[in-house]
Amino acid sequence: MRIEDEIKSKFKSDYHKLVVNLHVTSSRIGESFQEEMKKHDLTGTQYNVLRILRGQNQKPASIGLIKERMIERNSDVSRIIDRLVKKELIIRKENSADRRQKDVIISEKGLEILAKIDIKDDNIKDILGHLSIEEVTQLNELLDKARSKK
Amino acid sequence: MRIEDEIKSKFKSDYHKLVVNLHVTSSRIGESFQEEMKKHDLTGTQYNVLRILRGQNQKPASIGLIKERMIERNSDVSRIIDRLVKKELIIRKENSADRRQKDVIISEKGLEILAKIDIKDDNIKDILGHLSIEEVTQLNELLDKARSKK
DNA sequence: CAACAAATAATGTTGTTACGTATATTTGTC
DNA sequence: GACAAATATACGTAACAACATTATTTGTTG
Repeated sequence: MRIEDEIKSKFKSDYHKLVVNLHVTSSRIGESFQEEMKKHDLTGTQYNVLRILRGQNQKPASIGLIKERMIERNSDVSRIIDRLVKKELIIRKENSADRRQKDVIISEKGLEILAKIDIKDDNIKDILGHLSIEEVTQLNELLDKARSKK
Repeated sequence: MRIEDEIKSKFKSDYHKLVVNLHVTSSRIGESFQEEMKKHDLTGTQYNVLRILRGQNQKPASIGLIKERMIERNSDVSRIIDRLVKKELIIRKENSADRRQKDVIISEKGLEILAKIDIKDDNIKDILGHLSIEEVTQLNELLDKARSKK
C-alpha cells in the first residue's frame, strides 16, 4: 500500500514523503520485533545494548562506547545499564586504569537470553520474505546513502 | 557509510541488516525534525496529531480515528490529546451521539503553529538533497513494498 | 607541583511514551 | 428490560528521553 493511503496524508514532494515513509516503515517493521522482545521481558533498547556487548566478545565496554553505538544516540545509558544489571544480564565494574570509567560486559545469563531470542530466519522471512534479495540489497544501499550527510 | 560500520555490528543476512538499517536511518533522519519541532515546543508525535487533525478540515476526529492514523500505533492518544488541549492547540468535546467518544478538532492556534512549522523545502534539501529524485522515488516504492505484508 | 580544564559517569527532574488494565457507554440478544 | 459483549477512552505504572547539575578522576599548563 502506498504511504499516502496507509496514513491518509498528502505530501508536498517525494522528498517530504520519504521522511514520513521511513518513519512509518521503520515503526511497522519494528512492531514485530518489539513483540518478540516482550516475550523475554526486554525492551528494544535493552536488546540493542545486549547485542552491542555481545559484539565485544567479553572485551569490556565503557558507558560512552555503548552510547556511541546505540541506535538512539541520546539515550540515558547509565540507567539502562542499571536495569540490565538488576536483571543480572550484564556485569558492571570499575575500570582499574581509569576510575571514572565503568567496564561493562554481558553475563552468561545475558548471552543465553540473546541466544534464545536470536531472530530466526523464519521470523525475518515472515516480515520481509516477500522482498527479493536484489530488492533488499538495493534498499540497504539506498538507506546507507540517505544517511550519508552529503 | 555502510550500516555495519555506522554501528559496528555484523548481520547474519541482508534481510537482518535491513531491519536494523531501517531503524537507524529513520532515527537519524528523524533527529533533524525533532530539533525543528523543539523550536516550537512540540514533540514529533504532537506534530503528527496536529497534522492529522488539520487533514480533517474541521470534521471532528475521535481518539480512535487519530490512533489509526498515527505513525506509532501503540501511542497513548488520550494523554497526547490532554497535552495538546492544555496548550490550547486543539479542542476536545464529548460526542453527543455517542458519549463514549470525543470530538477532537484543531484550534486556530493549532493551525497557526502548523503554518509556521510547515517544513520548508530548504530544510528537506539539507537532509535529503544529496539524493536524486530517481533515488527518492525508488526508495519510496521499495519502502511501500517492504510494508506490504506479502 | 598546584591550579585549573577536560573527560566520564551518576543523579535529579520533568515530560513523554509503552503496556496493561479498568471504567464508562453503547449495542445486541434473549 | 436485564444482561453479556463490544467499543471508546482513561488511568496506573514502568521505561525512556531530554536536559541540567554534580562528583570523581585525569590531563595540562604555568
